[in-house]
Amino acid sequence: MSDPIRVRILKLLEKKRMCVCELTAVLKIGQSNVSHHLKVLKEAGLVNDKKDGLWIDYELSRGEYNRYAPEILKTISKVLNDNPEILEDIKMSTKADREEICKK
Amino acid sequence: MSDPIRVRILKLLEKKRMCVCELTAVLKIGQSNVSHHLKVLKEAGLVNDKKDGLWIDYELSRGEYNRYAPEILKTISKVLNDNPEILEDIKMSTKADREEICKK
DNA sequence: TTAGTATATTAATATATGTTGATATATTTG
DNA sequence: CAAATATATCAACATATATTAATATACTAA
Repeated sequence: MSDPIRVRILKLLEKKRMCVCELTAVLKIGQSNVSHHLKVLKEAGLVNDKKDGLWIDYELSRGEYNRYAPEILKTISKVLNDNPEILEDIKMSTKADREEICKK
Repeated sequence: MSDPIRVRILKLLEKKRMCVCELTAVLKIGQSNVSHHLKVLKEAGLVNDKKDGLWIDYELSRGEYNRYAPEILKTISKVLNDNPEILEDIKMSTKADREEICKK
């Protein structure tokens, strides 16, 4: 949570679960970088992953591995909701169609 | 908030306002290190300082400079309350008498 | 004013963290 | 099985951050 990209990821996952290639497209950073931040968030018990065929969806955790996760995520949800960058990310993510984005 | 020492400081300030030399004694780290972390917390709008003669007391902010501070600090207050290191810090801080600690 | 104390600042260094590009591992489809 | 796609991992590098010791500043009291 101490990294801006991780905050952006959490704010996106608030809206819906997303796979790595969707996040890569929305955040406009390298895929390995996205994977790295997702790993950090997963190790912190703030997100879970879930296989869906070739895709791996990430979603907010409900505290299975970190008892403080619900409290922390609730705070995240109350914060930055009028931040331009966050708003832009969310706009992008609602437009973005996984079928189109992912697949070269 | 992404640093363990800063979390320890916030948990201590939850209980009472403290000056730099008290914090230095309780945390058992160098005074310049304490000052540095307090500066980070102050710039983040999570703590305020207040002169008391030669001492400078630090206390939790009430959101004067960061509108999210109350929300964030509320979360901090709900977290780590049974953590051994935090408990030990608080024990030390209640024992510690400023008049004794500070002054060589 | 001088001496002593508390705190902040600085510069040097050490350590941790983020980023990138290349490669490896799965999974699906033909 | 081979080809294509999604994701993870790794190594190299860049950048940021924490730590320490030394020094500067500010306040207090004699």
